[in-house]
Amino acid sequence: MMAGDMPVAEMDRLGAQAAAHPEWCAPMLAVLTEERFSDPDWLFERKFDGERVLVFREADHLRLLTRNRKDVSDTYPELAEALACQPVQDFVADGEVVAFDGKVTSFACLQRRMQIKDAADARASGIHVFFYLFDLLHVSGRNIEGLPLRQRKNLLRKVFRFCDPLRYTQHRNELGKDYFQMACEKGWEGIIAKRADAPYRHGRSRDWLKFKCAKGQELVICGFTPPKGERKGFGALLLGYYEEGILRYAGKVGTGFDDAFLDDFRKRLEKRRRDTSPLDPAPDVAGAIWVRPEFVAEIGFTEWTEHGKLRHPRFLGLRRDKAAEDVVRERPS
DNA sequence: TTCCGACAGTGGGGTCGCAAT
DNA sequence: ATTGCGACCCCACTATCGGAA
Repeated sequence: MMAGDMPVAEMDRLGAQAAAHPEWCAPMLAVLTEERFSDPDWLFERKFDGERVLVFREADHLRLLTRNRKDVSDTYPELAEALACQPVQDFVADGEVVAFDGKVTSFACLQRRMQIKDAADARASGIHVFFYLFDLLHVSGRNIEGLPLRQRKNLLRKVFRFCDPLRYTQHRNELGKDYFQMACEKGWEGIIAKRADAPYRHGRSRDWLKFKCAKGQELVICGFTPPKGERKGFGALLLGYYEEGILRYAGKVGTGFDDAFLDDFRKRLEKRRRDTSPLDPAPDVAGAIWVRPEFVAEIGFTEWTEHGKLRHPRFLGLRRDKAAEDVVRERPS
């Protein structure tokens, strides 16, 4: 995915800097971390569960681009329109497009909108989206990426007229721990900690950190898929939980293992092979190999999907202190 | 020396569109 | 007509390497 995907004329219209450095529009990305801190040198923003979008405007030419530089101007025509009638004629800004389900941003809602490529279809979809802007990279012909984040956010707030569907991303100073706790209580995905005096850096940087609200539970290992390519041991573990004595499918987990565990645990699984699925109903998983449901795994994830599977699952470890029969789906009260 | 950023590779759920069956 | 697959979104994680700290 290089500049070659985009016509030269298109690149030119995105500005001289884009033409000179095709990667320059890669968004700044946060690093996931386990520490939670309060610090006067940092500010803290809500973490949105949506689609990352950068907007480039030069007079009449306006483009909305995703993280992978896909043009989504026709997917979000109402956002393009709102940005096109801003008094400031020339800017590059960064933000997140979100859809709401009640008070919480819903990626599932947004997904139905995200795929639409025709502006008229998008407007008719009935799925309302908002664009939470949180950074300003260029304004009026000036590259301001080197300015401290606080100054960029100040300029962003002053230069734009914010009214729906455009929203300024508020932040809280210093009190990261408090804000994080509040975020989790409200059911948000987490918060982003940003070093307040840091410049905008393209790509991943520790000047931005993700504090994600922990979600996890034990699940029963019911089988596995074979490894692909250079992968050792197994591909993914097939997980389940008990519901009134019946083992229900909860999806797969395929990350969080190192090579030694992949090799070693495959051997232990082999000793427990059985021909039929312990899950009821048996999920349709290509190449699945079933085992007696004896192992319990601790799994971290972001949420249960509408289809009853884990979203963003990762393996955290085996649990020896919990009987498989005691594993049930934990539901928020 | 240690740490960090960048890359490649493997894995997840979900949606859509198109090609193969 | 159905199925499978890749291309997109959202991700987590491991392994490796080279250069910065």
